[in-house]
Amino acid sequence: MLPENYHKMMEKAVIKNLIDAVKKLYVSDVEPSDMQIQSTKKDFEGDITVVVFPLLKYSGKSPEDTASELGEYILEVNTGFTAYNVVKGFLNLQVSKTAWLDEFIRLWLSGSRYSFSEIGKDRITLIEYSSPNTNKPLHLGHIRNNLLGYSLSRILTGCGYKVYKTNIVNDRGIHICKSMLAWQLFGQGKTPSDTGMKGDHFVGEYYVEFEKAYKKETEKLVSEGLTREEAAEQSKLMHDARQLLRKWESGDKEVVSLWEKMNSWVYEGFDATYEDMGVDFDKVYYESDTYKLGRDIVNEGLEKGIFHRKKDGSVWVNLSSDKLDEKLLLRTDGTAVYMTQDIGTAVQRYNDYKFDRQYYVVGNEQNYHFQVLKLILKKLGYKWAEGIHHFSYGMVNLPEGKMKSREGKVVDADDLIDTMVITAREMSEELGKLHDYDDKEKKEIYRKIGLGALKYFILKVDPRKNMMFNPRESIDFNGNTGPFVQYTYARIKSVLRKGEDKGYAVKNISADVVLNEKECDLIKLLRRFNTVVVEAAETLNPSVIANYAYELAREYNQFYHDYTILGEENDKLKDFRICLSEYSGIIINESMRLLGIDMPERM
RNA sequence: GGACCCGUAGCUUAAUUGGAUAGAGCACCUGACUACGGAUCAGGAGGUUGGGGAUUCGAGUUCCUCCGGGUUCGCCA
Repeated sequence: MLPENYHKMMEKAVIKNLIDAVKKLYVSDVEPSDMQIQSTKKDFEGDITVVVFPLLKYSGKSPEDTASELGEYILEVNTGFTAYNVVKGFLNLQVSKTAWLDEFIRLWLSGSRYSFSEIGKDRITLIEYSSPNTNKPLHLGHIRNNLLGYSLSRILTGCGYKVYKTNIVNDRGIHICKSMLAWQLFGQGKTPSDTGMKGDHFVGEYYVEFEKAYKKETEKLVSEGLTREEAAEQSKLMHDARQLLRKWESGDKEVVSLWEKMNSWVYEGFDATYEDMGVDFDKVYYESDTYKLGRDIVNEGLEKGIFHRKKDGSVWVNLSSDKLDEKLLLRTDGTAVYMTQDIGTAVQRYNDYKFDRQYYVVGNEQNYHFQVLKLILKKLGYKWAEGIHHFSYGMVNLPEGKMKSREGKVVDADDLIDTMVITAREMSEELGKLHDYDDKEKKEIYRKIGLGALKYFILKVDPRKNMMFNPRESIDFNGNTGPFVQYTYARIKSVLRKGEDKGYAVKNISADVVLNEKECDLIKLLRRFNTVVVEAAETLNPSVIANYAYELAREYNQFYHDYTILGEENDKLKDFRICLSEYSGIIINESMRLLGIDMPERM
């Protein structure tokens, strides 16, 4: 059973007091919307603040006078408050310090369970994220995608949702045929293990080979006097790639076997990257499995008159009644497009899971696509279409501009992870605090720090916004960073270890300890964890948890700096501070866990 | 051109969803270790929240307009 949140309790009491006060002092009934209670900002004295502006119409007096009269009344009837002050139109009420100690004891007794809310109890939720193409390795954009999807799944799980993580692998289409063709032409039968390359990088290399050869070919044609379009049309390479795609669609044994072989190389590479990143999936869908279902559904819709066929044989949906234009669903030759397979995948998923909600973690460049997808599913009569939602996140830009995969202007995921871990190692070796660890243990710690830095750097910004990824800043481990939070945690662990080593055992928290300002501030912050997690879940925003974790770590460091813990002579106070430290560690760890960041015990 | 999004210190960003004096980090300057971890802490400097107007007790946040940037509108995915 969860304990009552003391602060919520006090807020409720204040509301009740206000209703009575207005009735008694100004003889009127307060409308609920005029009641504005919030926690007091840090720069002001007090704990709970009443915004009195909306109440002026009842009092007919100045903000200051109204606030004072209300404060006077509340202090008289509610013994929970020890003082009040008025700043402009704000009435700040002050809770006694012993109340904060009581609050902490409540938190302490409930442990980290306190954090869990049940707002999503048993609601079946699918989260689709990652969604790679199989022609090239993962890059920085995928990293943001993966981290957001994974963190979201942890946050929602933490709030009681039944979450399934899914991935849709775009394993078929012209892009993989390009890699296949280039491998046939230039590969000389080599395999990733021959070259010592990761499979996804190996296949990606041939995709680049194709693009290079294709560019060379078309430029030659252009120099011979053709226009760009004509050159593209006459390209032998492109023609052969299309030929491969057609053969694949018709089930040509040789082509399908090559396709399977090259994709399997890619999957091996992807799996390694996912493992490095620390993300996973409950179920992986493949476009090659779902596009046919999509095609069948579109054909059904065509028979029912929901879609229409043009003279050239292509199939379209008319969305003009929704203020959008027409959208292609099947090509002239009857083959599927991107939208077709997404329809198939969505239906397949609903059949598999009967979800209440499904989130697609996909970049904001596809806002239009998902708007249309939802409309089409609704037109097809699927009631569950209301439950699908595009989790649209912003692009990752580099200091030199936008990432462009075709121009090779990308930050490779594996390279980036390696760089971060290496930086962590260098910094750690320089500080030299891990002498008594063996190499395996050290390696694990470097990994935690390097990835912690990367994950935090990306997750701390609002997902909806485009973000700037400056490599130089991302490897800074000071200030508002993942390693800062990890350091605070390691520091707490160190204190706790030291206490135990000395044979000191905390008995219990005494109720007659006198708290200082810092301790009260820390408790106030710890208490907020629950609402922060709920906010993150409701707004689908991991960054609020990242910012909270940072704020908490900073607050703890201040406390740690200003007061001694193990050196405290008053045993009751010492016990309290040890518990406060341990609990801070629990909440910091819990916050970072919701972001998918592992914490080192030492670093 | 139509639709949607963004603009906050030199840089990267936050702001309890309309509340108080717009918070932090990096970089810059100054100070704090014989202390439980200095990957830390304290202080300084840095802002007309792109411009203008409207709404009201109150606007970074809502509405209009202009300026600047982005995404998208493919028989690509």
